Amino acid sequence: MFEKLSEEKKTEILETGISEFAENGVDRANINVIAKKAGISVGVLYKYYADKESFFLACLKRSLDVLNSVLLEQIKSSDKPLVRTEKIIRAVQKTSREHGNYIRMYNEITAGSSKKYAQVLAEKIESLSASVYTKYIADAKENGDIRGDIDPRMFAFFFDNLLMMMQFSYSCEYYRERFKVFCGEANVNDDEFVVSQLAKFLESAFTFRSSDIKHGEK
Amino acid sequence: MFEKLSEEKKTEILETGISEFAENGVDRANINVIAKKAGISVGVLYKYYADKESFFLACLKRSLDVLNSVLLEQIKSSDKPLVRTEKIIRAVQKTSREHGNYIRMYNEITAGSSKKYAQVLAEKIESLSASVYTKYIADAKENGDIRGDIDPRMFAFFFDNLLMMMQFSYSCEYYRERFKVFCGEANVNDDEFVVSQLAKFLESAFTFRSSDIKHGEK
Amino acid sequence: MFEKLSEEKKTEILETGISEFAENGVDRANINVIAKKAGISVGVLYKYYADKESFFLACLKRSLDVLNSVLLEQIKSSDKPLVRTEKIIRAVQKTSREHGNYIRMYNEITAGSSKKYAQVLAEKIESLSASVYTKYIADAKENGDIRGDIDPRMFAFFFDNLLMMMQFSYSCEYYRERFKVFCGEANVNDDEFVVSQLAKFLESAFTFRSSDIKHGEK
Amino acid sequence: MFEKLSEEKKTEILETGISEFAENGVDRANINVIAKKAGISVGVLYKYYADKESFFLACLKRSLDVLNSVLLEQIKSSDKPLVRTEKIIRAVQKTSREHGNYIRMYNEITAGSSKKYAQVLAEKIESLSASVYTKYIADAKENGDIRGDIDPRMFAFFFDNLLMMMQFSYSCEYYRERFKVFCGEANVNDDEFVVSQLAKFLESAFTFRSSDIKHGEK
DNA sequence: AATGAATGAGAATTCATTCAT
DNA sequence: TATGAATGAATTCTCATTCAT
Repeated sequence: MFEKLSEEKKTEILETGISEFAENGVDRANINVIAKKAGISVGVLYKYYADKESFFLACLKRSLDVLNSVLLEQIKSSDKPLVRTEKIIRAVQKTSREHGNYIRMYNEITAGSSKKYAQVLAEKIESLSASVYTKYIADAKENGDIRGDIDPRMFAFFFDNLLMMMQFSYSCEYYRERFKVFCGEANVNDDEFVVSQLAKFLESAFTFRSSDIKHGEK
Repeated sequence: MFEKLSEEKKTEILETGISEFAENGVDRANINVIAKKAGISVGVLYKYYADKESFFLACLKRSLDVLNSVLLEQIKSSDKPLVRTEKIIRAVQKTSREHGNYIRMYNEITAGSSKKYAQVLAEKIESLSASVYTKYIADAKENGDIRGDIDPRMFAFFFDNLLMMMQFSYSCEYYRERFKVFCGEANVNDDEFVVSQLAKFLESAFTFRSSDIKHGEK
Repeated sequence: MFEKLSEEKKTEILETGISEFAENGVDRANINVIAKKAGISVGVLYKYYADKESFFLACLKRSLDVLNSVLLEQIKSSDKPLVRTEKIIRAVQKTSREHGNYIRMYNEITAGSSKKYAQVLAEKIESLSASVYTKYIADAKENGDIRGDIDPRMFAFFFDNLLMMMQFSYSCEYYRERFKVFCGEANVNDDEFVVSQLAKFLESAFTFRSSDIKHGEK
Repeated sequence: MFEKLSEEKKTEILETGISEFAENGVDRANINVIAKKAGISVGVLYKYYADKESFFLACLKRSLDVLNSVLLEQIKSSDKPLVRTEKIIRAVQKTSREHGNYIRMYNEITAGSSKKYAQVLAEKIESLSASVYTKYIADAKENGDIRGDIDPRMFAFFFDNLLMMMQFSYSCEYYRERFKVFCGEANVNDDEFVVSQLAKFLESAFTFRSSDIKHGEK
């Protein structure tokens, strides 16, 4: 009984925290305000979490858990590479819309004030997508689906970089404005256009033909 | 005389601010500490800048001016695309090492607490590279150097996304740790390897052949 | 049934309170922690005691009751003065070891934050030993066992002062360290040495001979 | 210039702190109240002292410095033992009246919440009187002025215990009430009576004659 | 009656900003 | 004009006390 109530309350508190942290950043978010918005007293918040920092980390964890579960859904897919790529991009767009706060939380830890946790968090957060993407690329390389002279880890990194930037570009104020500066507001709002362009970019990146090497350097 | 002294002092103050902001984030950086480290009184700082925020923006401006001047250097180059790409990547690596603070400053504004300025800043900051990269790609497209079925603005965006992520990955704690998780510490430290891999990725992305279209969707 | 259970529980609660108050002082002791350690809910504690203060006073009362019962044991003795003195000193040593917490509780009320109750408490607490010691000394004076030119109440006071300081010196951190500074750790730990020295001091104090008056000032 | 102003301010702040700490104890004293009473802002207080604890220790240090300087005055005296003893007792009475707060501060550290510093403080605070009194007694023992079968350190300890209790009995609420319970209000207020009685007690304690040993045990 | 979750006033501490010198 | 001491609002966190279950 207690557990159930507590669980719901916890979720509500966390969501409020996520919202405030995502909105204002860790330092500007105010614990008293969060408590008030969550409809609880500060005392309760401090019963669950030792201090602001732990509370922030708990909010972050929740955000990443949700984002990861979305990622894991994609992984199940057994589509062809290109189809899967497009699905992933669409999932990124969808997630950004539905879970913007989670992505903004994620963006928060990349800033200077979270330096302290960089290593621990990076390992916790990035390991999954790193291994998943790396494996996909290694497999595709073996199948001959993508060029053979590449390092799967590096290409997985570039791939995730592009996806991560898309997430931020859809969710975080600054990145979104930058997106507009580069692509124009119309394009930013045309999801399918973005999907097709990014799919092309990625497809090309992965499937360079040796016969095309003449276009390369030298 | 005052003006001259002031100019030097201003630079010193800004650099100190940049260092502190980059290290601790906007909110945790302490104006009194910055003044002390810069060897001036807070009074002087508040003579030049209305408040912490304006000072931060001044520091940011300086950071971006330096980063932009580095970018402009690259632009002059008249190398072939691939050569130029590699040069740009090397420049990114060099800049990240030499001007990590500027890049960390840049990263700061992507976080929640700077939301307020997102639009103004994005326009100021991103316009240059957006237009430069877009033009390059448009030109290359016309020359037939890169595939014809792409939107230059979108591809410029993806291109800059990758470069931006590289900058952060070399300069910002979290991104650097993520870089290691994806690629391993050895690769992270092997600059030339990274150059070659990213160059391949980009080269491929841009030079997809129409004969390969069968791999595409539909 | 409730009453019986309650009595035992009460004792346990009080002992837990005494332990915490003695350890941390009234203000730093935490009612919630005490309740938890006593295995009850704070609600129960507040059923018995109106507030922290009353609870502290109840703990204090219990401490003093125990200490007084020890004192009363001594009083029964019909030994000669010096023997009795030595017995009392040994009792002080024993009590300090066995009931350090009670003594530390006693010490607590001498500090500034208990000012409020000073008068009431002093009367409750000190009356017994004051009257007992005063009577002893008055009797001894009449018997000619101790010098005749003294005020029994004053000498009882000095006597109790010395015993009280010994109690604190054996039980309370600061006094114990002071004890070491004055006497050295070896002496502090040599109970019988302390007994003999203090007995000598007291014996002398009480049995000054009129023939020695020449050594006194006028 | 700065130093001078600061020194005065510091003294004022310390005196206010001493007054509040002596009155309410460390934990109940309120830093904001102290600042207000001292006519400064909390900011200034925290410029001088890292936290409440350091501020308390600074107040304590000042108290002890004053008390020690009073003690050192006594030491200079070259009177005969008994005369000196009486002078010391009168000094204790005077100090208690004039510097009650300092003595109450001293009393504060004997309570549970200062446990942490017990050892360091005891060594700093008690060493002086311990060595001074011990030397006096050792000298007097060699001169044959006091009985030969005693340990000078122990007797110095008992002597200081009595003086310390007198200080507290004149300055601290609880001890003062206890003083009254033992001796009656009239005696408590009759300084010369107390002097004469305590002098007698001490004189006796120190000058026990060997011819009286028959009163001793065994 | 008993519980212990919840409350929220209160206290310590920080730091952007001001202003007397 | 420059200084940096002083300000005090704001924020985090604690814990005695209450009260719904």
